[in-house]
Amino acid sequence: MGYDFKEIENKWQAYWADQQTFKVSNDSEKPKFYILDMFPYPSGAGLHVGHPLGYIASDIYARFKRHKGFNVLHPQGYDSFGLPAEQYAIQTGQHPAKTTQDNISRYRTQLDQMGFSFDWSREVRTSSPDFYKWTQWIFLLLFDHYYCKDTDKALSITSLINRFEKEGNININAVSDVKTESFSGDEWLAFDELQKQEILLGYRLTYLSDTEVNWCADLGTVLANDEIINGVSERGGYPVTKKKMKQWSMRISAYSERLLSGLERIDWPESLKEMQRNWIGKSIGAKVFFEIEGSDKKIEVFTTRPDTIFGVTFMTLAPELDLVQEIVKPNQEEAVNSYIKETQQRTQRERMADVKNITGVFTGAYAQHPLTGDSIPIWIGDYVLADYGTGAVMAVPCGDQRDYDFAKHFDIPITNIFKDVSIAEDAYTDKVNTIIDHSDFLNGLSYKDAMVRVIDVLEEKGAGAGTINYKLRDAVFSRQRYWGEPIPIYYKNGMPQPLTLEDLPLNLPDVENYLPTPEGAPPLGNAVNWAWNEKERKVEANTAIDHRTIFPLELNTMPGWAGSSWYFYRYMDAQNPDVFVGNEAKNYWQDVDLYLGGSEHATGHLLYSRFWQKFLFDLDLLPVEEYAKKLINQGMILGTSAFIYRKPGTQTYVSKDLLGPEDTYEPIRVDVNLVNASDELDVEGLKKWQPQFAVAEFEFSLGVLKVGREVEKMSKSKYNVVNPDEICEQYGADTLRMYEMFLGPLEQAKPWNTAGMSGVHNFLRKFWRLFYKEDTFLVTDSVPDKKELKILHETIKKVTEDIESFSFNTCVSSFMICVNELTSLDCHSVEVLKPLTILLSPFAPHISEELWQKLGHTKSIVEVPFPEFNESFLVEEAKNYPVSFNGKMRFTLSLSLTLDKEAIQKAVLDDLRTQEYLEGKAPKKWIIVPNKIINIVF
RNA sequence: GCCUUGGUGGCGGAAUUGGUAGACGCGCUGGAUUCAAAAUCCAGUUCUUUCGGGAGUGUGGGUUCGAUUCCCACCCAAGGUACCA
Repeated sequence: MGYDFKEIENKWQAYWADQQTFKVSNDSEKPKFYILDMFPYPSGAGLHVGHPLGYIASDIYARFKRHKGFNVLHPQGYDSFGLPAEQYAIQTGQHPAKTTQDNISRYRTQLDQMGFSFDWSREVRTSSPDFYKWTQWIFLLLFDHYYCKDTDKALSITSLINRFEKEGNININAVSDVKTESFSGDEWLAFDELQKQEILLGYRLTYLSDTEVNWCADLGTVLANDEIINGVSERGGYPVTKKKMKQWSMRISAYSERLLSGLERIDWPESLKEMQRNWIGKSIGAKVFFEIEGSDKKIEVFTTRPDTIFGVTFMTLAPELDLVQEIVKPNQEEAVNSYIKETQQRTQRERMADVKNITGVFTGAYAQHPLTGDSIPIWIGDYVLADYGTGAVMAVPCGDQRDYDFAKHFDIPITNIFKDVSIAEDAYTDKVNTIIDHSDFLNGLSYKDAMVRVIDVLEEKGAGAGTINYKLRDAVFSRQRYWGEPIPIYYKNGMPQPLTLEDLPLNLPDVENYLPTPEGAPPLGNAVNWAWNEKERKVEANTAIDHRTIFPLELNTMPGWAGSSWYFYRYMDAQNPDVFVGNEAKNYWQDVDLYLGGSEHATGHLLYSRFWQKFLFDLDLLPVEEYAKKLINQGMILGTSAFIYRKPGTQTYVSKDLLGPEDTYEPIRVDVNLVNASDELDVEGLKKWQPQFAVAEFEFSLGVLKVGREVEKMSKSKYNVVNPDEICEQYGADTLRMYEMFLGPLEQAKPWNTAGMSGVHNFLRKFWRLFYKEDTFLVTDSVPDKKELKILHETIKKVTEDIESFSFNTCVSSFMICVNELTSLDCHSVEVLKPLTILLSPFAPHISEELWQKLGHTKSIVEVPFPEFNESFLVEEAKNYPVSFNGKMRFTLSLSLTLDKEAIQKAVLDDLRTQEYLEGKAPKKWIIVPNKIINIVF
């Protein structure tokens, strides 16, 4: 018979489902442990082999923790709002809810097939009204709070209004973008309702503002940078321009400092924390005001090097700044406008990536140096970004490389303000060794002293102040899409009005057409029933809008990151209809002990969710300020895309190996499932795959068409997705699970490669044969001998360490070695196989019932205690060895115990390096015997 | 460009604190078994060699008795770069 994985896996999966083995309660004597996976977006391509990598690892760890006696919460759900479902709806007219449901069903089948120990009774879906009701509620909370810098937390807008009424805004220290002058309490009371609301909007943690977006007029929609290629839309190739639009934003910047300092307290990968730190981008410096000559306007700049202020020889503004239009001199207007037009066609990423081409235009205007009074020419240049700092820089070419290059390119004078330093070739950017020169009162000072001094002087003159700047920008929260959470807001006299919790959920309306309206309004503009009856608190038809009781509802929806910013709390109490998470549940589970997911979320989801967490913590709605104690990034499993090469202007495709080095044939992606292991393309399959290939011509090499290969992210649009289904079918889930762990280190990205699958499968068959010969059950009650126990305990120790350090790949290897050794011993003892089976159970939990009976466990796998490694066993053994310098002895486990003691002693003493050490010639800390038996540490 | 990660045989990778580089698996070669095949088992497998040895962890330097490991510079690949998820 052999290892019949299908029978075994089906049987146990049915058993788990039937017994609800993995259902977990919110109330237990055991210590809690919450293991969270980043939930998948259910895409139309199905689950690919990359998804399970993290799930398998977390599942092993969850099972391990259960064996160790923890009450483990290990849930799963779906991040089910998103663009792909909407685009599919646009193409086919099918409702995204339908395709999403279909995809989820498929995902669930695939996940079950792989034998995960999720508690499905806690499943969440971000697109379900029961769930997004609470996402909308959190939006309303954000709308109803502002950030108070004095208490350093979010406070209610009501408390802000109370203070306005008493004392105006003079003493308010809050994060806001209010431009109004200060007002007194009486003045506040005199404002009309509209004015009040406008002011309050400038304080709310979610607020409306004009934001620059990529606008594609032909598609009538806003595009992500991702969807733009060479300045035109990816879909259709239409031109894209920058446009300002009223958008909801989240005041995440209010939390910059706390998001930064919170990183100190969590056990996340250092690299990821570093990414977040850089993204938040705290820099200490000063703001400086420059008067514009012949204008009452000022230019505010932020600089990290106020000490170099005497080196300023020009200023540069970001081209998209409104100020540019106000100051530009008539004779430069044409040049400036055509330059602005040019930069509007480039994405920000292109602008940042392109440092070789220095571009810019003189505005004709001059600013006045705040300390010397000199005239300083004002330029615009696209190396200055509008949304960092103030969108304007004071250019100090001697101390900043980009300013230097700009000055050289446009022949702007460069003043050297550094003592004994040449700037003939490059700017001098070193801070530490700087001595300031040619700088009036700063002469002779170091960078540090000059900073302090110059800020003092600027503050005295009212021309600037010391300040801290963060690169982190407020997060745009509006999407002109259909398939997202509706924003629970309606508009009265043009001002946004919030719904209340009782009004929620505000259900997503049905629409005929998922595209923007002909007027360019978001798809919700197509909805017939999309107006708010203020009196009756319900949705009405648009035709009923009368602007007294029935008002238009918000047409934008929320972005993908809204639901994913808090879903992990919903798992704790997924069915609760009254609150987003019940007190009992959140007090018991508190937070996530281990979070597993990809590092591609480092500056997206993982930052936004920390922001919401801190906000909800401020409101006493959540028990902790950081929701995930420990985070591990599983590396992405990359796809190996396949390319064929088209001769320019023809329909002829050429085999890869016929390409000359100079040929610039156009590479075109083809489905990897059409390519075999030798990179040969199934041409007949290709012709059927997409219609344009049916008529194509091919140039073969020795009768085959070779494809080119490239490793990149696995995605449907790159046709490089590999599904796990076939692998489960052919080899079984355990093989897939073990193989994914064996593939390489968990945290490292690696390309998918099916080649080694058979090795792992053979191992599982070998493991099965430890218990069975043909169909005869071999396991006996005989007492294990010392050798067997040694193998067992070494393996337990190694495997425990490997699992705890998430080195699953070496863990699998250890198992393989162990089983190989046991095979050679012809070992059949229950005492040895029992713990081994439990150890292996994360990978192969589906051993036959007969064995489980023999092992004395018939009820539930999860209750089997994990055997503790008996350390004294090895320690006792170690004492027998006479080789001990006055240092610590460390064993290389698998070898040391099997070798002859005298031989070891002799080998150590005979070793040349030992001799050198004893004679004092080798002063170093390490000595090792030649055959790697013992390391002796001094 | 910037931020982050990685680069070791034909391939995936191992080397836990600076100490025999290549564990384990795939692939390949030879053998046993078989009418034959599959499966299984055994042996070999970094390259090179005049069989003494020599070279070798992306490239070039450095520190060290000793470097895959630490330091500096560079090259290449992947992820992110704010509306993909």
